[in-house]
Amino acid sequence: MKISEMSKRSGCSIQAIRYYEKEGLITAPARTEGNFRLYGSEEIERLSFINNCRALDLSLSEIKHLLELQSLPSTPCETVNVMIDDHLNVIETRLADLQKLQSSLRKLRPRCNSKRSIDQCGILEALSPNSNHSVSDG
Amino acid sequence: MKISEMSKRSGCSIQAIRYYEKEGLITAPARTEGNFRLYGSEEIERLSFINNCRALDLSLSEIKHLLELQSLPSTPCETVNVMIDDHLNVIETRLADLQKLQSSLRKLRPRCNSKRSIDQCGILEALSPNSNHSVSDG
DNA sequence: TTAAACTCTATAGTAACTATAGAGTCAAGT
DNA sequence: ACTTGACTCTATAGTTACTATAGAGTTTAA
Ligand SMILES: [Zn+2]
Ligand SMILES: [Zn+2]
Ligand SMILES: [Zn+2]
Ligand SMILES: [Zn+2]
Repeated sequence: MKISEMSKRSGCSIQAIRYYEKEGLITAPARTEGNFRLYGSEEIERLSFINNCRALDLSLSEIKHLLELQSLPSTPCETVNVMIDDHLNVIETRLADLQKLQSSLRKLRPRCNSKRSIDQCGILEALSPNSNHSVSDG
Repeated sequence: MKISEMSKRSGCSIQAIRYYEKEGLITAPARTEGNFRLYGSEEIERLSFINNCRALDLSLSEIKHLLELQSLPSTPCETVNVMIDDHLNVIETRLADLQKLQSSLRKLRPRCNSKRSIDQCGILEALSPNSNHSVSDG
């Protein structure tokens, strides 16, 4: 199978597949005489695995680590579990930050209605320093 | 005042200030004989404004637009209000995506406890294709 | 006068790709 | 045999908003 079929079957874009190869997440496949990449059906699994991990926003370096672990089947898997815990923490921190942002924006928005001029815009006023309606205020 | 004091007063890093100048968000200031940037106290306002906008995660291009509008004081401000609405929508979309991620990760995590080997890791199994415990399931 | 602290420009790096250019390959139809 | 279209190749630039660094010059204080 050539790269475009592999792309469809694994869910990874063609460029992503080539990129993963360059980054060492998958090994370079055989080539046709014309230098086209040629994959066997085994490789679908690995690329699909990568794709699943990306869907959880695991970084390529984390995924690489997981792939390395998979080649050591009898190792204890605690590293994996810890990685997911850590990753979840990162996501939750990001989530908390975004929620603060959302809250700030929701407070900011009603400072202005649609019928003012720029120099009377309550939003711009709140964004300006020396304002007692600061963005970061409770 | 030289750049490091401006940095402290505005909350922008020195590199960020130079970057904003290069990107045209602030105009190039006067220079000393020795070629050091020299700012007056007026410029604090503009940089603080930029900093406040960045705290809301507005992009530099959005901020640039806001700064341009500020030089047209009698224009209607609806553009500003719409920008905040749009930006809030972007943030809320991102938030919803992150919440899905969080939920997936929270479901994934308890598939494995600490005492298994890699080839029996419930997390790795769920991340693998052909698994009936897929990451994207319910 | 020399050392510390500051500033300058220019450049590389960040993450994970996407998009593009320019060239070659392959299969089908005429 | 020839051409067309679809596919693939490599290499490179672009994305965002900076941070970090190198190597050089400036300023200030001891
Ligand atoms: Zn992570
Ligand atoms: Zn307004
Ligand atoms: Zn925005
Ligand atoms: Zn496990």
